[in-house]
Amino acid sequence: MDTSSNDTMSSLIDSALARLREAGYKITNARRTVLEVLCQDNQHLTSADVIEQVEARDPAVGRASIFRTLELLTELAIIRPTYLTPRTPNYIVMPESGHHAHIICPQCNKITELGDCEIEDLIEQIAERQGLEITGHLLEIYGICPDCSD
Amino acid sequence: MDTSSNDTMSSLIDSALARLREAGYKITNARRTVLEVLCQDNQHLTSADVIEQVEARDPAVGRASIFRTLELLTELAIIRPTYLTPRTPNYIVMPESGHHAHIICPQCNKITELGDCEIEDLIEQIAERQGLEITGHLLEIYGICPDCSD
DNA sequence: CGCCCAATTGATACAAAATATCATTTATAT
DNA sequence: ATATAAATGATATTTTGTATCAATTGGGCG
Repeated sequence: MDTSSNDTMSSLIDSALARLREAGYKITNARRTVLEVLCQDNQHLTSADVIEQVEARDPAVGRASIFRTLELLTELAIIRPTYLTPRTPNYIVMPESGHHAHIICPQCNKITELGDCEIEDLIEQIAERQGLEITGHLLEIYGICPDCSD
Repeated sequence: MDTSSNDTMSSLIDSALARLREAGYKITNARRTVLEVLCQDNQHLTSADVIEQVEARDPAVGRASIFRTLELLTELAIIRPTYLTPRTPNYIVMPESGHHAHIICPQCNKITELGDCEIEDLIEQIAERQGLEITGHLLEIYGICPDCSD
């Protein structure tokens, strides 16, 4: 049995909860449940997805709290909305480093995550040149995947 | 008087209109008006912004057509929704190359556009390694700007 | 140029998504 | 354990986006 992805998931949650607490916010049932849903390996959830899955885990959690939590987590850069589909944000959980990169196939919408990549050095250079203190980045590459290019 | 930004703007519009036509769509008043608004130098407009500004230019253009146009332009990758603010897409016009990069200061939300940058070579490499045909990319760097870091 | 006709539009009605309000509950520091 | 400010869930409401459909229009063709 493969526990590595669960380990990754739980450490992601732990890190996220720690960041929440450090920022002075309480760890509530609603917030923990939303984070549990977001940290599952099926990432890139829309708000509707999150509502549905939170509902399944704990029907007592209200809609409003889910939206409030998404907003708070975004503000703290713990999650980041992305735009795979027009007009419906998909949320991803950002690692503590604040760096994330993925490839999207515009035909089939398949997402390939790019773990740590060489982009980071380049970004450091840009940041230095512009005189800013970087806190993270999001890189989206649009590319027709092998399956779709046949 | 500085006309360069107007030149850039009108060529952006021209290129966008050409891409529309090439894809087999008609150049209509609604579509042209939406593109005019989007191509102004104050980029990163929300749909509400677009509706407001289109309304100001030509009250005859209907809400539904504005949404339809935003959807069509997104589908054709002529514009791209981004998520600078939680849950409200901001639209940017993509150049024909399909490459775009900007820096956002999470404190003041100031956006610094990065013209052509060195990222592109690196992206080509990644694309080749993954065996995909890239059509563009969007890079967002989050960084505290000099004004905010004082 | 002026006709044709599918594509597109605008108006209206409708559905879905997000937000404000507020009395009640809960997490946490002490 | 208790006090208390933060956070919640339920409800009502607003905002945002979509479906429908008769009327209009852009652009190719003669």
